[in-house]
Amino acid sequence: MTEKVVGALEGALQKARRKGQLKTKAFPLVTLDLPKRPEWGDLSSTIAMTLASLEQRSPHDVAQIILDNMDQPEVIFDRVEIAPPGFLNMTVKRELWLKVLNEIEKQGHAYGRTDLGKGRRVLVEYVSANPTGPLHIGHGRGAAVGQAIANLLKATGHDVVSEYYINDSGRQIKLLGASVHARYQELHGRVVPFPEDGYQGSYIETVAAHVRDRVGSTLLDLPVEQSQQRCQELAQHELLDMIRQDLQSFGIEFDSWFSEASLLSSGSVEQVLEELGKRDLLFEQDGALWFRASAFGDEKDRVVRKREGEYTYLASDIAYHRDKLLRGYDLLIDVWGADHHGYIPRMQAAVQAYGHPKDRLKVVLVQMVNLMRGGRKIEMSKRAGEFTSLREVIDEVGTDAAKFFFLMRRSDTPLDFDLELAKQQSAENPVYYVQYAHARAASLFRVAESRGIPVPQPSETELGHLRDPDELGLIRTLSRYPSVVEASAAALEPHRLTFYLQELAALLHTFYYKHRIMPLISQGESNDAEGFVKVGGAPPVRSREEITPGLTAARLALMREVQQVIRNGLDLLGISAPDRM
RNA sequence: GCGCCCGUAGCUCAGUUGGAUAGAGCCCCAGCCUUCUAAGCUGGUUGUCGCAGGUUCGACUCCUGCCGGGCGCACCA
Repeated sequence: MTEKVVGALEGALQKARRKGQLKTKAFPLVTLDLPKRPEWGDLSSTIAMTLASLEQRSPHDVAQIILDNMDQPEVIFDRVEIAPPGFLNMTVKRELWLKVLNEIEKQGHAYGRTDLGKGRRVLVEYVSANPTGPLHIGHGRGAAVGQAIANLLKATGHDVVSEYYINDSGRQIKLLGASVHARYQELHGRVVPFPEDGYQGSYIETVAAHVRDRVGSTLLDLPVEQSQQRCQELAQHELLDMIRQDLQSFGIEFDSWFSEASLLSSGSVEQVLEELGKRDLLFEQDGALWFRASAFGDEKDRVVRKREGEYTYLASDIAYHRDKLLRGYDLLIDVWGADHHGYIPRMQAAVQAYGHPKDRLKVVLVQMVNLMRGGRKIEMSKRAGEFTSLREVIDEVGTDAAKFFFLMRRSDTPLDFDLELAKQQSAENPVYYVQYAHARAASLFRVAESRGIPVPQPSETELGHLRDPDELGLIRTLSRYPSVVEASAAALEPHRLTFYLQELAALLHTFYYKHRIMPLISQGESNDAEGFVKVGGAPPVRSREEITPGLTAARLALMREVQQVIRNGLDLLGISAPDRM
C-alpha cells in the first residue's frame, strides 16, 4: 500500500523531470509520514520541501508540480492537498487500506520481515558474563536486548549468528580458583586467609562443597598452584553450566560459545601481536608492550602485555575481534554493560588496525537495572557478593515479564524494574496488557467457534463492511508495523517495537470494548448490539450498531490480523503470545 | 581536568533520524460488569522540551558555549 503511494509520487517526479519542470538528477528518497491530525489526510510527504532548496523554488511550487504530474491520482487517492509550506497531504482510498489485511494474511508470520539486510553477515555477541558466578539481573537485560537485536536483524534480512564470549582466562578466573580453593580448605578444617578481592558470594561455598564431593581431600596434598588450578577448572565448569541453564530458562540460545582461553592456547594472541608489530603498531615502554590505539582515535595507547609478561584482557580481545573479522562477518555487534563504554574507542582502534572501517564494530550499551519492590529501591552490593540473580527474577516474575520490562526502555538508560508491578495481573502491567490483547483475540475465535460462526481470512470475506474510524485506525496501525521493525533494527533499538505493541494492544482493547464483533446471544431480540461510544464526562451514551453476519465476518478477519501482528512482534522480542490467560 | 551518555507533564519515559498545534503510561479525580475474559474501557488536569546563542522555509531533534546529573579515565575484566 505504502509502496503504491511512494510509487505514485516517484512517478510524478520522473514525469516532471522528463517535462523539464524539475531539474534535480538524483531525487531524495520519498518517505511518508503519518499526519497527527485528521485534516492532514492519512499519509503525508515532505518531499516537496526537501526538494525545494535543490530546485531553488518554493516548496509550494514543487508540491504543485508533483501534484500536476500524478497519473490518475483518483485510482489511489480520495484527495491530495498541498498544505503550507509544502506538505503533500493524501487521503488514500479505503479499499487500499483494507488490502493491508490481505497483505498480512498472505505474509502471515513473515509480515514485517524484509530483505533489506541483503544477507549481510552479522555476529551479535552478548551476555558474555565471566563464568565466576551466576548471572545477575543486569546480564538479564543484556540477554533480552541482545536476543531482540539478533531477532530484529534476522527479520530484516541479515544472516545473524549469536555468540557468547567466555572469559575463561586471566586474573578474574584465577581469583575464582583461589576463592573456591580457600573455601575448600575450610571445609576440611583448615584455617586459611581468604584471597583479597576474592569472590565473596555464598555460591562459592556451594561450589567448594561440590569440589569436595567430587575429589574428596585429594587436593589438600597437592601444591597450592595445582590445587587452585584444579578448583578453578571445576568451578568454572560448574558455573558455566549454571549460566547455560539460566539462559535456557530465560529462553535464550546461542549459536556459538567462544572461549578466551582458546585464543591463548591456539597462539592467536601471539599472532596478533606479531601482525601488529609488523605494521609498527606496537612499541615497548617501561617494560610493557603497547598498542598504538591513539593512531586510530583512541585517547591514549594501551598495554597489551604487562611488564610481568602476562597478556592483558585487551590483547585477547583484539585477537577475538580479529577472529570474528576473519570469520567473514560484515558487521560485529557487541552488547556491553554501559560501564565499559570507555573501552569502545580502543576496540574500534583494533578493528581499524586490521584495515576495517571503525563502524564495522557497533557497540550497544546496556545500562544498569534498579530493582524495585512496590516503588522502593532494593539495594544491591556486588562487593559483598549480594546481588539479585537473574534466576531469582525469573522465578518470581517469569521470563515474559522480565524480558518485556528489560525491553521497555532504551537500553542505554538506567531501568527501574519493579518486581511487584511485573507480577501484577492488571492493565497497569504492560506485559499482560499486550499479551492479553493477543489472548483476547484468541478468545473471540473460540467463542465464534462454539457458536458456529466462521472466522474467515480477509481473502474469504467482504472487507468492505469495515468503515468505522476505529477499524481503519487499527488497519493504519497495522500498516506501520514493517517500518517499525525496520527502524528498530536499523537503530538497534528494540524498545521501539515494545512501544508499538503497547499502542496496538491499546487499540485492540478499545475496539473490543466499544464495538461488538459477534451479535449478542439474544432472547428473541434483534442483532442490534449496544456499544459505548460517545462520552463527555457524563456516563457513556449507548449507541446502536447493527451487527450483520457480514460485519461480524469482516471484524473477525480484522482481529485475526491484529493478532498476527501482535504475535509477530512479541516473537521478535522473544516473548510468548498466549492464547489464554 | 578530559571523554561518553542523559536533562521532555508531579513520577517513569517515548518522540518515526529536520516537519505541521510535543505524546504515552503511572499517580489523582469521576464513571463503566444481566457484554464476545473488568488481566478491560471512557472522560478530566499537566509543559519556558535544562539555559543562551547559531544554522534554515521549519529545531525537542543539527552546531557552539554554559548549568545540572550519571558513568568512564588501570600494566582489572
